[in-house]
Amino acid sequence: RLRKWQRRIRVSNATERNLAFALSELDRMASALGLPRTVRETAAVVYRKAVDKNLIRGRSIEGVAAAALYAACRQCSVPRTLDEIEEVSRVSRKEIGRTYRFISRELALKLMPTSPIDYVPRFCSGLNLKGEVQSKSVEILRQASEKELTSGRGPTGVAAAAIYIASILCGERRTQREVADVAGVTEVTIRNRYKELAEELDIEIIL
Amino acid sequence: MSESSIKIENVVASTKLAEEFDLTVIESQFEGAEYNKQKFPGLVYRVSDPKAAFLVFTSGKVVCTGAKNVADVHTVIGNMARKLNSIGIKTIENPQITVQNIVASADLHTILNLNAIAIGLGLENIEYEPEQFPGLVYRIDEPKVVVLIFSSGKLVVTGGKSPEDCERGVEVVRQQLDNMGLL
DNA sequence: GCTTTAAAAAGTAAGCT
DNA sequence: AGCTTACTTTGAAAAGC
Repeated sequence: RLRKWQRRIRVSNATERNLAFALSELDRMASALGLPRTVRETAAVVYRKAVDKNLIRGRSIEGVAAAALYAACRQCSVPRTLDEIEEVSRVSRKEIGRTYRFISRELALKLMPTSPIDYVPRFCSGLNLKGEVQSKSVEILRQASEKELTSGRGPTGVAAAAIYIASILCGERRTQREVADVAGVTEVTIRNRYKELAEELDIEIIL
Repeated sequence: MSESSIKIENVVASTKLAEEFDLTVIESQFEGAEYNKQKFPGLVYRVSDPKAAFLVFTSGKVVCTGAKNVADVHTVIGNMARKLNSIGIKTIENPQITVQNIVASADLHTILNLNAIAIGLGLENIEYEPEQFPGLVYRIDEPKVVVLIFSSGKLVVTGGKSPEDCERGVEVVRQQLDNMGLL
């Protein structure tokens, strides 16, 4: 009856209002992170799928939006760390990680863990390092992976160490502090990783 | 066959020692007992002969954690009951003790490729986020345990109710990795 | 979901000398 | 650059918010 229709309209309004809010949140966060349109669109698709599967129940729109963006960055091979997503969202890293695990499982995203290689372009441009250094970094990371030097280590730390080494080998040296700052890790981590890489891959670093 | 040994690191058990407890009295009589009702409803008490920690509740129920084996759990709970008796608190005679969880460690003695294992076991069956934690999380249905797999080959098994659950969990992992040629 | 307990694994982090 | 302490993850129970 008329009442039923009013209710549907009300629900519909609320649903549309929530979706609009979620999409604006995705846009706001994506802009803050300087992400390309394709990633925002991917995140929107993930969010809509989550809505269609009623995965929002018991969860905040902000949390699901942040998790969707985190997932989208990984799907597009331009990963952001949970810390970076947390900085532009108003949800805790713990909540984002928990929601990501949930939607990742429910939507069967089947994402491989983030590869250190995917961080190379962004970190290198942040350090004004050219393509040659990027190529060298990727080469080092491929060897590192083959020699089992990346399992269990933080992808950003390994990527940072490879870039640090590559910058020196290419005569474009960046300090551990500079690399650490763009990668969001400590100098200690870069030191630990680069010593291991240099030793196991027989790379001589002349400082 | 000695390489399949696991080391039990922690045993958690629960029991009921009385119908009710006045935690304020216990706190004043037991050296080192901590009790802040607003912080946590249970009284915390640590013992050292076999090392363990107790959480004592007003309902008379008790949680014992930190013991290194199942036998120690019974020993420390028995000691706890005698300690309570010594300050004039009556306790239930043969309390039913339930082991709720056992944490154990093991070693496969091989460096592991966690990415390969993630694919081999199936991305939908595992959780592996090296950005967050270095171990790969693998949940097994039978026995119902959770195994943390590290690139060093070391394992942590938890969630089991008996040492056998933990041992079987390790064997399941060893066999699956072996079948996939990842050992 | 949180609070509190204990313990291992390995990586990363922070504070201090 | 070390060393120490501490936090990340997993599991379970307890009583109450």
